[in-house]
Amino acid sequence: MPVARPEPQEPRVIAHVDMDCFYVQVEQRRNPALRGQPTAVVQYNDWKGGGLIAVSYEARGFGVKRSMRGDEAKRVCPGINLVQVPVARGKADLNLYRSSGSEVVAILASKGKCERASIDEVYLDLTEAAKEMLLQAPPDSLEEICMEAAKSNILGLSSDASEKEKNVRAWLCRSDADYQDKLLACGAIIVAQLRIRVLEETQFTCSAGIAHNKMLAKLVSGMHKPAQQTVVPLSSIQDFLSSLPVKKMKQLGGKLGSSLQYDLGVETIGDLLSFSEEKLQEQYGANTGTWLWKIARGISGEEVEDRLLPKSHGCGKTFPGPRALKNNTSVKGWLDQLCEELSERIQSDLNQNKRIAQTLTLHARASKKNERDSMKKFPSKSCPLRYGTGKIQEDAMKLFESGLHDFLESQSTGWSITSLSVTASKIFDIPSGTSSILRYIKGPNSSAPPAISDSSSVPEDPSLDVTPIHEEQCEPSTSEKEDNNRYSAISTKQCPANEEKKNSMKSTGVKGASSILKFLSRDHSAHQEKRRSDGLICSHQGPGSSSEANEAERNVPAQAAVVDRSNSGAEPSGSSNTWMLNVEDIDPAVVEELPPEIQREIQGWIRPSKHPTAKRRGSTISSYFPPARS
DNA sequence: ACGGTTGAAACA
DNA sequence: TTGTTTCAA
Repeated sequence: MPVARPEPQEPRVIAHVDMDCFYVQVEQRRNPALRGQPTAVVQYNDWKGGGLIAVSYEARGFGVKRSMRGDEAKRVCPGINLVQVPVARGKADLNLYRSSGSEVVAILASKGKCERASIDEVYLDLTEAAKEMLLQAPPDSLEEICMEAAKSNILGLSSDASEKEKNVRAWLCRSDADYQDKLLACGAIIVAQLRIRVLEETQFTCSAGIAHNKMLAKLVSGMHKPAQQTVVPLSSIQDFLSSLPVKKMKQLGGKLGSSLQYDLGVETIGDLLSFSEEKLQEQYGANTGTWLWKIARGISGEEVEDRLLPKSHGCGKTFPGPRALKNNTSVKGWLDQLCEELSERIQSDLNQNKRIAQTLTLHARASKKNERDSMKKFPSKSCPLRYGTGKIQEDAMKLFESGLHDFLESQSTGWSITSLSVTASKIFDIPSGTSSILRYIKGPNSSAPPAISDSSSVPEDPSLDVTPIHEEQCEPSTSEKEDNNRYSAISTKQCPANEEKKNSMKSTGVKGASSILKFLSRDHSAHQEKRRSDGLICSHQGPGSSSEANEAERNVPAQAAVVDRSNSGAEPSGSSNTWMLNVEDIDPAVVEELPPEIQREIQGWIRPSKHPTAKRRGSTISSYFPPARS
């Protein structure tokens, strides 16, 4: 439930930016004929015309609502354009909207701390930018305020029809205002400029709220839509909140809000003021009680997080009614589809953002037939995430079977699955330059050329369990053939082997980066066709950050990865090499023969895994690399 | 036995 | 920690 955060004593300038019926705008940009038309985006349309997930303002004028069916929307608004969400692998594919959202984030992140709150919303902390403006170019000269800023809605400002814009200008440059309101005025101007940039560069309109905290900014961002912004001056807060229905407040739209109404008779946020903090704590616990007490007073200490990317990736699908899945085969089929998409998405995240996900989770909804109606829920299950589509599919199926086992409690006749989803979470940045093994591979000279060359070099071993990953930016999927070509491009020429410890490897034919990675991995003869996309990895770093004392025990990723960024300065984008190795595939016997420094690093990658591990081959260096013939 | 598909977060 | 639950859009 909600938790109160300590309130920063410094006044902040926070904005919440919300795209107007975003999916519709994305489709309108793709097909400009839809502009200005009543339009809605639906996903699927077999059943009752599909479900609406976004509705244009024109269509809203006809009474079309989200949560209507396509058929119903057509009845209410016969002229409506219904655009379908793209379908891939039998499921709705939202990647187009994700990437469109990223375009917006990239622009909005330019003026201060930026938090991606959802696919189409961000929070901005503009405090510094606003202070700067107040010092350098305060908005006290009337005409320099841009048109868009002058169209702001100022909460509590008398909105005399024709005089409105003039009043707003006056408010924005008031010289007798509170310092805090002056900051807000600067924030409003900055946000107006940002919104214009978004429109110019993406063709998307958005609305925004500007206030002293996230809660207030969020509350008003949608107050005047579309394509408008709203400011909450200090003096307007109490009046605004006092009449605000509790359900409008974020976090109070559900059960907690209902409880406030039915148990305490609280209809508006103002009504909350008559309850002491102690009383609220008694009702809802210390955390939620304090939170309620504070929000009633417009206090919210939540910080804007500096995060432009999502914290997890999920793929799911529901199988309603007659479409429910009733046997293992159909579950496997759908799970494979979901895992394919998930794999693609985390691979993109790795290549584009140098991030690696550590946990795979499976969720399902199921009903048991025949059994006396057990309301029991299908348990979610998770395990360390291994890169590679095949591995993810394999693991997801195991998680499903485990969940099903628990769900059925060993006695059952029939079951049916009404929803499936797989999620990749615990995503961490891959740090650069910290890997001793990379230095080892590349030699002491850090400016040495990368150990991976272009496709002109001869494939060393098609079954190699090493995957240098290159992906064009924004290229969501690549064909199998392309992959094969790309992944074979590993050079063995580059490793300067000038240290004594390397001699044993040298003498057994281990010369280059790919060889060392191969060298680390066991079982590289198996699963030839699957291994292609399996990962290699080198280098460590888990969540806890390196300064933690007992970091090796926890906080260690199931997968370690290393990015060789040595050539990323020269290449404009996405060209750095990412190598991955499933940690469980590292052969301990081989590790023993490496220098202690490297051994320590590799130990840091390893953590207990729930996965059944393939049987270890009794292995030595020479069993992998027979002495080079000459 | 459905607005579906995502996502974040707190809690046990 | 994993798994559950709530909330939101």
